[in-house]
Amino acid sequence: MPRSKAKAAVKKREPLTEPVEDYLKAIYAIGKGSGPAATNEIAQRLALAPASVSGMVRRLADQGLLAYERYHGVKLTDSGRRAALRTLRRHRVIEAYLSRALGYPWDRVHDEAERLEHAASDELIDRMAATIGEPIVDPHGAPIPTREGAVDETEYKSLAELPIGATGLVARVADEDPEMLRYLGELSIRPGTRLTVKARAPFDGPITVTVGRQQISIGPALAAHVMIAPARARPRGYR
Amino acid sequence: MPRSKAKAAVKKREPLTEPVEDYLKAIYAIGKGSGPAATNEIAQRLALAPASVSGMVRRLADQGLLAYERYHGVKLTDSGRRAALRTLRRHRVIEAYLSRALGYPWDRVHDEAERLEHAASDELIDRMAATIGEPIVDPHGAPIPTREGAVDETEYKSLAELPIGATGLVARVADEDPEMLRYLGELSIRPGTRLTVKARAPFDGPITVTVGRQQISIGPALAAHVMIAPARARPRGYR
DNA sequence: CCAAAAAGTTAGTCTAAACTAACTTTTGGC
DNA sequence: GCCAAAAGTTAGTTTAGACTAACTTTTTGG
Repeated sequence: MPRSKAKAAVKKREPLTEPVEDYLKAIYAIGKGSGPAATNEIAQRLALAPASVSGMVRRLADQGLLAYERYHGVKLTDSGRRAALRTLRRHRVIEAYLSRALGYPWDRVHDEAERLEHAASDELIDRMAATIGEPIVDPHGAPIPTREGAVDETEYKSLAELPIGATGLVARVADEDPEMLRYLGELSIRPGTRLTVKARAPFDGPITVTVGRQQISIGPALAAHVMIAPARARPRGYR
Repeated sequence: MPRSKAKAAVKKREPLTEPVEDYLKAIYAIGKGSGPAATNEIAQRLALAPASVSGMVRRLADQGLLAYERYHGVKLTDSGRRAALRTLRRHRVIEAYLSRALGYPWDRVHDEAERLEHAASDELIDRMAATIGEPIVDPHGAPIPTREGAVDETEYKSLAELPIGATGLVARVADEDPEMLRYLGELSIRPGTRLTVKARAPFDGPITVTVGRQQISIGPALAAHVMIAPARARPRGYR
């Protein structure tokens, strides 16, 4: 049986296509690195039909990037996770670079990075990172995986869960919606901002916080995306 | 006949795919902007089979980007030329940026730009250009089209055509081969270098030039890619 | 000026990645 | 513990862009 098509269990280093990188990133995000991801949720994140996901997921499992059990969702294999983290590093280094070196506002870095992450070489990513001083978080406070694939997995509480009287530093904004980011920017809520919870209206009502000497009121949906590090602990460095 | 497939004569602004941008760039390069391009030559530049080019060229003509006459090659239409120049601007701005802002050596900017040019937004290109001071040539001396699509079309003589005794400045190196660029770099031959032709061996033999107080000998094939501006006229600015 | 070479085209396949429609499996509420 | 809803899958199409093989048109050199 010479030159068979070679079952391809762990094919050797063919570069991943753009859609494949997007799937892996989505699965990583859903499972927080290790958990399982449901077909429908992948489909929703990528704005695809569930049937398309079933198809792709099978191919990725054949390539050894996913562990797949029909009707029960997928998990990343080690090799899949490595690939996902590589893309995530690219994405976040690019975001940080756009922001620090090219003056991009934080609400516009995501979309640009989304396209560039597939085209940039490892050399470019490394040069960008070096040029801005090896950043460890992106402009939204998300941790940048190292070249070796290590990520800070610290989990923060959201502003929505903070008790009255608590003071903390904004560690991260867990959403990329430009409208939301622009609004938070106007309120001076961004990584590094110190704030104190003054009041919480009942029935899931608005949360009142002080930022500097300003007092502002934030809806719970928004607050859920603002991740807070306890005041003394101080979150990972940004600039 | 409601909702017909719409002959699509001049379809409205769907963004061009990566292969389409590559075809237009190749056709522009072959025809120097306005001349005709032969199917085989396009195929060779893009490393594709001629049959693939026939197919694509027909689609591009349908979209109004090319004027195509079967068996007689293609020309860019105005809209095709505009698209080609837009891609060319992106490519060269990226090259210049990689070189000046990120310390890329000139032999490695081309390949990186080749991929990034399809992914970068207009905003990114403009920010890059602004950050390095609106460059007008790339690291090889090639002119960067303006945002409006104007290009400097000055034609230079190659070093291979220069008479003995002539002095000039290197305006441009008309090749992207990394090996060649690295070799020229070692000889200090790059845009801006002043040199003087001292001798030319007969029968297409090597050309002897002085660069600074060094004397070097260059084969005619290489010399043909080194484009020279007459000493006094001085070529377009590089850094 | 005409025949062989060169250039170009058509026809038919292939692949990745999407889709819709129809079917199957799992889950969760009573 | 059953059955409807939710979740997931299969089957069959579609699209862009590539390919090879076979054919046609143009060019060129004797």
